[in-house]
Amino acid sequence: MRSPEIWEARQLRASGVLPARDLPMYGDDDAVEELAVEDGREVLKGQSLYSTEMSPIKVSLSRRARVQSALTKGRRGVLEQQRQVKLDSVRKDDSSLWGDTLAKRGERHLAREPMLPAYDVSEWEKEACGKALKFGLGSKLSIQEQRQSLPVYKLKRELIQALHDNQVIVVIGETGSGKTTQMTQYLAEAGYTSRGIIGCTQPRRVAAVSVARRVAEEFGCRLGEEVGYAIRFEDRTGPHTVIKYMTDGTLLREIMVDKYLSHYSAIMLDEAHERTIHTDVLFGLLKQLMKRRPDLRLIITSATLEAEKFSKYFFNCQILTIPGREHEVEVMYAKQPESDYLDAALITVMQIHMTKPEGDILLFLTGQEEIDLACQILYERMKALGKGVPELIILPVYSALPSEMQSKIFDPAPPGKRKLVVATNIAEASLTIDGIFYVIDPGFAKQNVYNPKQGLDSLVVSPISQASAKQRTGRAGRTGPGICYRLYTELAYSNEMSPTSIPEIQRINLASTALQMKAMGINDLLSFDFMDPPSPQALISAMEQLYSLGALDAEGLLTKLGSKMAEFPLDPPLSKMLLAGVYLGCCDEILTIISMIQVGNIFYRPREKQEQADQKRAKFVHPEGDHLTLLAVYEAWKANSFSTPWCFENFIQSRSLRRAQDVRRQLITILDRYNLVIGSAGKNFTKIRKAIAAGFFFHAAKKDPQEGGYRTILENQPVYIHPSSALFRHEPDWVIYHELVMTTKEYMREITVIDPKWLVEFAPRSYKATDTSKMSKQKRRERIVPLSYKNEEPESWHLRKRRA
DNA sequence: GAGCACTGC
Repeated sequence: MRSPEIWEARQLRASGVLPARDLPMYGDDDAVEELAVEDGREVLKGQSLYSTEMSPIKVSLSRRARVQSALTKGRRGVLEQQRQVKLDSVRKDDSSLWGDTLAKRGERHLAREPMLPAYDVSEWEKEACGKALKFGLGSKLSIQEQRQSLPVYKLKRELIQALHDNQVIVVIGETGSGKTTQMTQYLAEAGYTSRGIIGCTQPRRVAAVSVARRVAEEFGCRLGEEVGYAIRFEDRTGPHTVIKYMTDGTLLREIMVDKYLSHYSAIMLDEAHERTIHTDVLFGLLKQLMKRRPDLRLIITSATLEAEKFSKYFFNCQILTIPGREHEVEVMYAKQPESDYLDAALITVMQIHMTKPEGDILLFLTGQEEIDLACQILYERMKALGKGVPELIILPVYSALPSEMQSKIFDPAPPGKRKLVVATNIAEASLTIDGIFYVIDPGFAKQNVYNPKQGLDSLVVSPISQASAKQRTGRAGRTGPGICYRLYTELAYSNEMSPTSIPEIQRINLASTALQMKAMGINDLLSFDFMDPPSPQALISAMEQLYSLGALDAEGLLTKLGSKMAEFPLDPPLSKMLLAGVYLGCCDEILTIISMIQVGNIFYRPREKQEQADQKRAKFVHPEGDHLTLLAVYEAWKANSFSTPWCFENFIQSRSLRRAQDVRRQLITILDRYNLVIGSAGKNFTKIRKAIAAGFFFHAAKKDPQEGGYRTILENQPVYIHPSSALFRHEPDWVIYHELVMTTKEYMREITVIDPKWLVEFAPRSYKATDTSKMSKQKRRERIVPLSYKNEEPESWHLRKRRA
């Protein structure tokens, strides 16, 4: 974005801090003004700053200096004004994005006509949408002034000095201190870009994108020029990029290709206290790398609690603390435990709104449905109160909402009105909202819990940790003193909530991570220097899974198949299934199935129109299971030219299909890179089912005639067909499932009919057929038993031998 | 006949 700071970027380049390159410059001062005016139009046209019709004219440095001085002295006011104009047009631009969404909603309105399903937009939703548009501009400060007003600015010199003297530093700073946006720029200014680029990781995609966008604006460049970002499906960096924001998963992929990270001069692991599995693996890899690359600089940022631990791990490095901007927050606890936290939360909202003076409210809930419900109830209650009550603008935030909509929560409420943001953890973790005075924390959050023994993921609502409660509380004190209402008792806080949450690496299935590490040449996973090592059992069971898939050999070393599998951003069973698809000549279909499974939520089933939705869905049902049903949906969408209205008609989530298309494309580029053939099975569905079995054989289950339902082959665990499955009520004898979900029972989801002899064919390391010479053909098919290699020689012995 | 989704490559 064009602002006076673009000159700063140019100065940096001129002084050699940034790589020298030809810059578009304009002949005289008038042209500069013209450009700025042009600028406003450019934003509307969506054209690039550097590719206007005006041809670039190179000028000497002294000329630049003159132009700059003219700008800073005389034209500043004009430019500032024009920046406002431009911001206005950006807003308009935003609103057109928003308008897009509204247009789609309009389509939904049309869809109310007979024949087409209606997508209802509730009254409060419309209300929230309409209101958000009218919010005014944010801060009136110039970008430079804003940058200098950030708490981190006071520490600029110290930070640069510390990094000059040390290879690694830990920086403590709360969200909003400016660490994420400023520190990369300080490094650039200090000359680190002369010998490499500066990378900064974020745990979430939205954070990486929005931070990069902000920094590009401050830096005075277009996104993708000096400042860019890289996330899955999107690489907006270019040859001139010197500051690169990315997700931690992206950096992990990069380090697989180049273990020295040779084009980086500095890395900042931001929000490291979140302890994602990617960050944790990066910790270990970077710690090793520091010895080999003495020139590389590493900054770990953290919330207060974990800083000491990080420092200790990284050679007892220096800890710097960014002074907080935070104000005092009064914490109120519930006097007695609340049985219905949602109700309690809503009452609290109304109490604050009716009795407290100004100040926005932030309410944390656990999921989309709960948020929608809460918003609706509040809207009704507000309406019932009628006029004369100050207005409450209700803004729901959850990940399924388009990011443009989510960004509305940053806008300040108009004078005399109050804003209520109802969000899940995403607001806590990746977004910063100014102006919040009141935080309501029932607290709870949904967490994905993995049970390694059963290989079962379950999503449970559980109390949050004390650390995240503190973070939530902090949100109330960003612009002034605030109040945090905790809807649990003080006793519950100290007795029932753990101090910190368990790092991901100790909670989830490690097969994918183990494969990646093996592919990087790390053979001895058990003695890898993890900050918090996962249990040996978890690592061994991950390696056993990889062994049974054929990704590791009996020595625990990576096989050729394994190294190919590691190339794909997929869980090992899925990559195996994909490569089996290549081998069996049905890769085209497998690609589709994998992409559809990955994105989930394909079918739309609103409560009021369940029957209609089910009827539409029945058209796609394939008798051999859910995988082939998903394939049928995608093929039908493709046959209808990937049409969105077609999705609406058929109760299909178009967003999910488009994302599946993205995943599919990405997988194809990887297949192409390795010259793997993408063949089609045509109508030979058996091939497809075989490929699925080749990846998911350990998720095999057999009908249990005594008990009803099924039993898994490997663990003999009772499981059931999920009611949403194409095979519900069909009950074939042998099936494999994609995953188990634990709700009222243990349900298998995404199920396909198989022939049990495929298990032996594709998974000889897991299954064997018993002696069948004396049995009938029918009986023979049934006698497939798990080969319990955990207790048998020689396979288990080799794997276990490595346990030091 | 069940729902419930926080994130990443």
